[in-house]
Amino acid sequence: MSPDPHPDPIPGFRALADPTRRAILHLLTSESLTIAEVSRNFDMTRPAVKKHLAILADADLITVEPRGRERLNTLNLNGFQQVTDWLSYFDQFWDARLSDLKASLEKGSNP
Amino acid sequence: MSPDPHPDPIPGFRALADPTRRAILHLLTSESLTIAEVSRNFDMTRPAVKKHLAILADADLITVEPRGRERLNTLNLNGFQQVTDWLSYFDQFWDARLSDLKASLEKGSNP
DNA sequence: TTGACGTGATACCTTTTGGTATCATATCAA
DNA sequence: TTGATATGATACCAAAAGGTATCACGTCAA
Repeated sequence: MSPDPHPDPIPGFRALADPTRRAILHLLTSESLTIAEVSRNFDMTRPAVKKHLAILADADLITVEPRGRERLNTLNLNGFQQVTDWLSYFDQFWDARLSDLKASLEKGSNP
Repeated sequence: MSPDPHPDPIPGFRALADPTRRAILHLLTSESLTIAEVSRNFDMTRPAVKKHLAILADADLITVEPRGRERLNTLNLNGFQQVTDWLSYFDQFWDARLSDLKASLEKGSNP
């Protein structure tokens, strides 16, 4: 019984792949919102929004805190760390590219 | 005939959502590779890898340059820009969180 | 206690995604 | 020229993703 032999080690990327979920994260920067409140901002049903929130929570991009009969969804920056860490590996190649550009300019050739 | 009324303005996120594609990008940091060469690094068929490369190219994460009968795939940092730009918006909230933590520590409460 | 409301949880549907198999085409080398 | 090789292009398939409809449950307020 092993239905998921190779889960993505960085679930944040899949969570960020959907424009709706990115919009939700933007929404939650100004304030924490309940599921119903988030839903009012989008042209889709509440269950659909709840699914998006579940994926964001799984990726540690938000936290969900029970609040009476409501559930308050709050931006969680922890999930961003893995994503930015993976991306930061490529920073060195940016530097390399700038060096190449600089060398090209000095050499007089057209980059 | 408008089959795609709302394309994702940041295709890079969807491209990065797949672990195989992220691995391909890592591969291409050391050197440019042909489709066949990239394929040898993964346990899947060449057409499958080619699809991944097409998605990466659409997202401007790689460039493809014909080279005789081969096609040389090269890392393209331009596609990373949109992604990191979107993510950078959240930097300010990271700072805010650090401020909150600092305030909590000074106040003596447990964060 | 009784409703109304916010949410949890299914079941179901359609489209997209990730993958294979297969064949056609172009190019390089002997 | 001939054959091997690198790729293009399709057709096809199973699973996942994104969405809806629906109903049950817990909680708040009158």
